[in-house]
Amino acid sequence: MAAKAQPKSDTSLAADNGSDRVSRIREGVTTAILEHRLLPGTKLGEDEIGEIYGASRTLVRTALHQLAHEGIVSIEKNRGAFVARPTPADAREVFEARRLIEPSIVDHAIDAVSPDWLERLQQHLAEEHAAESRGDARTSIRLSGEFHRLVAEMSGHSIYAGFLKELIARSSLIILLYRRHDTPACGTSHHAEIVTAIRRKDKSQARELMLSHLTEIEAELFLKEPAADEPRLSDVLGA
Amino acid sequence: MAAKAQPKSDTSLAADNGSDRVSRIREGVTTAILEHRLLPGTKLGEDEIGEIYGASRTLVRTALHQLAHEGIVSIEKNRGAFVARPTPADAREVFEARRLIEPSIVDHAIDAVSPDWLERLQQHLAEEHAAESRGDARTSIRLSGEFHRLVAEMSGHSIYAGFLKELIARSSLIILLYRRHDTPACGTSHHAEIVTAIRRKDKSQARELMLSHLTEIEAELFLKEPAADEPRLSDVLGA
DNA sequence: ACAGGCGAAACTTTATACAATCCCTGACCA
DNA sequence: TGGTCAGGGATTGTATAAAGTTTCGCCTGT
Repeated sequence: MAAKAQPKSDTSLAADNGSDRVSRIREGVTTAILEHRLLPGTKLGEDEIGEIYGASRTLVRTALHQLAHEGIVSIEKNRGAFVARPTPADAREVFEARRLIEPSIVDHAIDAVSPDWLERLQQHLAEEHAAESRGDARTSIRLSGEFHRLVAEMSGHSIYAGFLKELIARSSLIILLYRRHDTPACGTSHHAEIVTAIRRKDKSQARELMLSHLTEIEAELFLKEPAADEPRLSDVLGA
Repeated sequence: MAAKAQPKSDTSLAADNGSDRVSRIREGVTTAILEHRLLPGTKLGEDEIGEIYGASRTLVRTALHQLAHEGIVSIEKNRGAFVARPTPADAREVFEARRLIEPSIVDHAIDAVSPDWLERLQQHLAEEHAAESRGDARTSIRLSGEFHRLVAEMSGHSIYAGFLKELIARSSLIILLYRRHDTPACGTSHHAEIVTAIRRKDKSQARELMLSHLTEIEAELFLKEPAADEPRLSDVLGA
């Protein structure tokens, strides 16, 4: 017996279980990209990553394919995997999609609001503020995207959440490539205002704030041509 | 120099090249699902499929993982892959997402309209009509979904197109599981009306028609509990 | 007769070995 | 001096083999 009631994702999506090794690889690489430690164009060799995480190429390959499907890794046949380099056209599409989806997500989040979730949001704002205060740009940029992911999760709409996860990861690359100044990643104050609107259950204002927030981020971009870089891999991945 | 201008999907997504074998497997299974030849819950054994397509399990596995990411195949650890069985909750999410995204897609499609595209749309309508006339339900249901995919492709918005591809595949499963009567898959006349609005470049009407079309499809569903089935595999896949 | 546990078979998962492809280097030729 | 072509090295793509897990059937004991 010992019936092990496992959570189980009956739906479909291969869930993000941190349990297995391929998920660890995927999340390690994803985090590195989200924190701007892995730059667009960086070669992601199978052997190299496999050695870092102590996994065979089979598992690394699986992880890289999943990341390719999410749009943050580009796989070229017989050449290997690279951190994706979104074009300006991609950038516009990503932000248009976010402007379309995120207001709806906020709507759902407000419907699903609970003391527990408000607590988590509040805590997240604190973390963001802390990271920014101590000048930790890496963590700051990551948490900034994670805020949006958190709201999506809160909405309980798993499809929107899945789509947005892709869009956020790509946004991170886009911001890295095309941001004009070193303006703070995402205005933290905006996030706080959005949380306030959620707490008040003011849907129309929350939508409006989210929309203007995204518009402002996009406005800070200069969508022309990118620049190249090439960092070392084992330095940047803290396996 | 000798610059070889290759088409190249610089973006990211592993393109749908029908060239390699894993794509053939993926599309074969996808088509079978779209034509309702593979029913929800059907076991997709690696050996079985591999033998059908003359490929090793490695390639089958890759294809199945991709399909899992698209949400039409469910992979259970140490148990294998099955055709996904969307829940009523999933169904509502899918159609909500479609109601959100497709009107925007139609907008873009109208911006990108050209004689060439109008020709393709018209030809598609003819095919749909032909299939329905000769009572070919399988082809009919597939073409019905393909219409939406065609409009998405026409829009030139690759992100929307990618999202919608997933949503359409899932919709097919949902319709199979939850449709009330044997009403025609998607009213063909609706599609024709939408094309007319596109031809006239009437955005607001095109959006409205698309929205009501989707609403009507969803209204024909009975979102309660599913039924089981179990077909044979090699009969249904015409590799 | 029924419940429980042991065991074998089938499947997925992971690892390793082989084959194909591409890129880079270096030499040769115009 | 610049360009082209061939060879070597490296890396990915594919297949096969070993390992681990689950499931199902059967047998035994009560």
